[in-house]
Amino acid sequence: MTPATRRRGTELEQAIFDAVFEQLGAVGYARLTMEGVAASAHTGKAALYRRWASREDLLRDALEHALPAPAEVPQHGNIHDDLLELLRCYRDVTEVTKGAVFKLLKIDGEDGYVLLHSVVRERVVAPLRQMILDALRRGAERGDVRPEAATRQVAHVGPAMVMYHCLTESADLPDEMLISIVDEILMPIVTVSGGPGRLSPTGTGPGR
Amino acid sequence: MTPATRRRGTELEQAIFDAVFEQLGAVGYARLTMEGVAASAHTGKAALYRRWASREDLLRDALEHALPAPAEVPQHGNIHDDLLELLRCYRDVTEVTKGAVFKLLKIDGEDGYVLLHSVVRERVVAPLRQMILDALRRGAERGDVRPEAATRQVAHVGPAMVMYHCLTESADLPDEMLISIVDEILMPIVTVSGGPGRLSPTGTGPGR
DNA sequence: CACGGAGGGAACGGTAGCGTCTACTATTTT
DNA sequence: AAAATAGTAGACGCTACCGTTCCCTCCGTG
Repeated sequence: MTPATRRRGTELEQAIFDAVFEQLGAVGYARLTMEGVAASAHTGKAALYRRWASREDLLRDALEHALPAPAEVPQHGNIHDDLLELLRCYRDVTEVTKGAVFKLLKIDGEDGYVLLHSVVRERVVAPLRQMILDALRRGAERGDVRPEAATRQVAHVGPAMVMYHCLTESADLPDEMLISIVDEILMPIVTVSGGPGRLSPTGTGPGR
Repeated sequence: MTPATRRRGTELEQAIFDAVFEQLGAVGYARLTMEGVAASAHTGKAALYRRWASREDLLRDALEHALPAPAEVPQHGNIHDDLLELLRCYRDVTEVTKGAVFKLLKIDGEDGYVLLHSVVRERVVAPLRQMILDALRRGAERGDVRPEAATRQVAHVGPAMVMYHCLTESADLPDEMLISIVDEILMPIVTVSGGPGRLSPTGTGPGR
């Protein structure tokens, strides 16, 4: 029995989606072409155009396909570990999409991004913010998070730091970086009292 | 005496640089072309190619020209106002370059991107970080900043929040947003004294 | 004044990529 | 088995843009 020589249906689509991210990594969004994706996927343009009317349609589907299902809010019972796990989820998303999460966020004038921008906002930015906010609120009820820190603005800090690091320093996000963000930045903001063994300030304890 | 009908030398270059940012705002980096810039500047392509070998060369010069000289570290005598002024400087830079600072940080791939990326890092990201770090260190000496907060990581928080806001919410950066970032995020991290009114800017700056 | 350099405008040949089409054929469906 | 679907490969006409060249003429300088 000879094995099939052609990929069909979802198998071919998976190869095409893989090629999208390979090309995003290799040439960036600005120079991503249908021809390049087709070549990387070892298929013809007609197979792409049979499914997608445009580059942006293809990108949107590739992105939707690559993004994981929404995660559950962690239940570690302490805010430090909850926040760390959420930032790890975020890191994983940026890695699986070859940094597309950041690069497809719209800047004025980049009209082609509109559709993609909203995908990233709805599937990445908003769910992550909501999960962080939920973790903060639960921490506030537990008593290890200051109630005033359970805000939308504070929920942005971790993701903002991750993005800034990736765009200005290195796409590499080792665990030590995530831990540093949680310890040095997030914990001083959110904790009622600094705990022992943490870098959070001890001088912010009771007495306020 | 009839006025000159042609722009020459630096006058023409200024018009070309203006056109670069106009086009960056209108069509984005991906679709920025020499023809588009020339048309926007109401000049011929030959005038561009006489000065710049490529689109990236032109962009680099336009950026270098638009970026302000490095500012001085503020001397307000309190960290709150120092940080606020530095974030305002950052906001001004993003505005004067029509968001180019962020757009160019997103570029990926080979060729000229490395050069543009490094211009933004060397002329915007690194100086701003240094100034924030200097302000934090001076605050630590003064006593209104806790010494453990005078770190590179903490110096990134403000700019990171500004960028995240621009990329995920709105390119508009009203003063209230900058104040909120300083009050709700930066002050809890950097201040030695907490207090029940920590999130309100009580007593942190004269004339507030 | 004359001269040279440069600005403005247009034309040019070339190319990458687009979107479409065709022919062949592998594979699934009937 | 035959028929239908879709994958593969290549060709095609078109467009935008590139980078260069040319011509005319403005403008600064000697």
